[in-house]
Amino acid sequence: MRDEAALFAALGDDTRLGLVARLGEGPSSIAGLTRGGDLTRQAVTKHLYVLERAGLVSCARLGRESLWELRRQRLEEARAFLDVMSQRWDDRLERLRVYVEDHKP
Amino acid sequence: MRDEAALFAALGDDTRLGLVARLGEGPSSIAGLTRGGDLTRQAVTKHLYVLERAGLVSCARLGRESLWELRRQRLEEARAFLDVMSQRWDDRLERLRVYVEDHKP
DNA sequence: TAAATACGCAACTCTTTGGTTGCCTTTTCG
DNA sequence: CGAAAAGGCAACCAAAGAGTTGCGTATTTA
Repeated sequence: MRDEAALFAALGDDTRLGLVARLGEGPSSIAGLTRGGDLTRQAVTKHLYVLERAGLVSCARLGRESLWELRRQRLEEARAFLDVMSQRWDDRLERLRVYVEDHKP
Repeated sequence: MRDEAALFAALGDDTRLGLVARLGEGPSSIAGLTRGGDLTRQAVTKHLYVLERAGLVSCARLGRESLWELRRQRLEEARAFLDVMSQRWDDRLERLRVYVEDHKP
């Protein structure tokens, strides 16, 4: 899977998007992220691993708990990709011209 | 599924991301999108429906072919979401301060 | 030291999903 | 008109994913 797709796939889940949002407030442990929600600790852990594989979060063990934090750089990369796609779509008239050109009889 | 998650989920697939990229160059028919790739027409169709449900593309029937095009607005929404997440993560020191504050003995 | 807390690992279930094949309708064009 | 091109619909399959339970290991803390 290409890099950006993995990134978006990691973000494309309610639970994980919620975790990203919570980690956006600051680092947290697994137990901390589990509290309040209606998920199992293991479910949360799995989602964190998915986010980690996508490069969106990182983990540091601190005593008996592991602190997870968001990696801002990766979010920027996703944003940059959307920028390119969006800009390419910028000039609608130009696109239309090209399209009509290509379909001339 | 919340709106943004569906958006990212739609983008979180190699094939679909490829389709988005190709549609970024301009509108295209299903047969056009199928040509060149190694996918079945039906596979392409299914992916287009996924993108459509996410609001990323729209379709207009033209004669015997259906022209699909990218919806720029939706890309912007995804980008805006990432902006918020990223900005929230902006001040690392402030976050650290809050975290230490919360964990005071 | 013993209980409680935080976490890792593994097996299992159930649903989603990416992809296929087969067949049928509509439109274009020689 | 008749063949070919574009596409819709439905059934089917294999793999991935989300979530759970159960059990074992470290680390605090009373």
